[in-house]
Amino acid sequence: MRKGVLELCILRILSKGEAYTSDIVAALQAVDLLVVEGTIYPLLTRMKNAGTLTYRWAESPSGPPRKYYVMTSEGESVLQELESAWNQFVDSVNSLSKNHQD
Amino acid sequence: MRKGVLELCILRILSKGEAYTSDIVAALQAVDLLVVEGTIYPLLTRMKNAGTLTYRWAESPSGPPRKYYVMTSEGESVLQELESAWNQFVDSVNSLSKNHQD
DNA sequence: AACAAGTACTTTGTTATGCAAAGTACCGAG
DNA sequence: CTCGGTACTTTGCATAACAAAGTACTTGTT
Repeated sequence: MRKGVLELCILRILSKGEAYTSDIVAALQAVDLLVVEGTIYPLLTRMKNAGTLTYRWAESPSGPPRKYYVMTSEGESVLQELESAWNQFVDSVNSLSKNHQD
Repeated sequence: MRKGVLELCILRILSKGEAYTSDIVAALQAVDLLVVEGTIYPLLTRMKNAGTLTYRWAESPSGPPRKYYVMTSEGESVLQELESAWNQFVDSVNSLSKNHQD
């Protein structure tokens, strides 16, 4: 039943353009989806290993360099799959609403 | 980010009337939310211990007696909370859709 | 030059959820 | 009385998300 919702969120964010971790966390927080570093860093690494996304190093105005993540073309098809899985899941749950049948 | 979606599903099903485990599993399967016994029995027990629901024993037409689960009044307020948490969660994820802002 | 502070990435351990699978128990049929 | 089916229970496992500590780079201060 597990569905990669967080993964979907990240891909949706990256579909608007590259971003580094703090950008992603900020975008999630902006819609009240609070996620902490300990969750997102390992997930980004997993997604990179899966070929869903890649990254480039970029200098920071102050501080250590950042990893800017970009979706790969493979990531785009993963995004499509997650989109439809998500929509179907939401429909399923909502179809259980009271007096939907009966 | 954890959300008790399965718990919400069960409460939605029970809000239509009492049911025993096989009824619940069947209702979930009917909307393509496949759940197995090993998942649902422990969850029902947890919910009973939490006071969200209770059960009564009832004879079976054939086989051992069944536990028919019923929502408690406490369960109804839990249902309300899960409903709004679910709706808010869906809205949050969907508000990340491409060109929603930007 | 050394050190403190801030930012960014990494790693490790814990908890909870859902799954798989084996186990226990009750009932009716032969 | 034992076999098959139904129902409930228990145990162990995999994984996701979280918490928290750790490493490292860069800038500013002394």
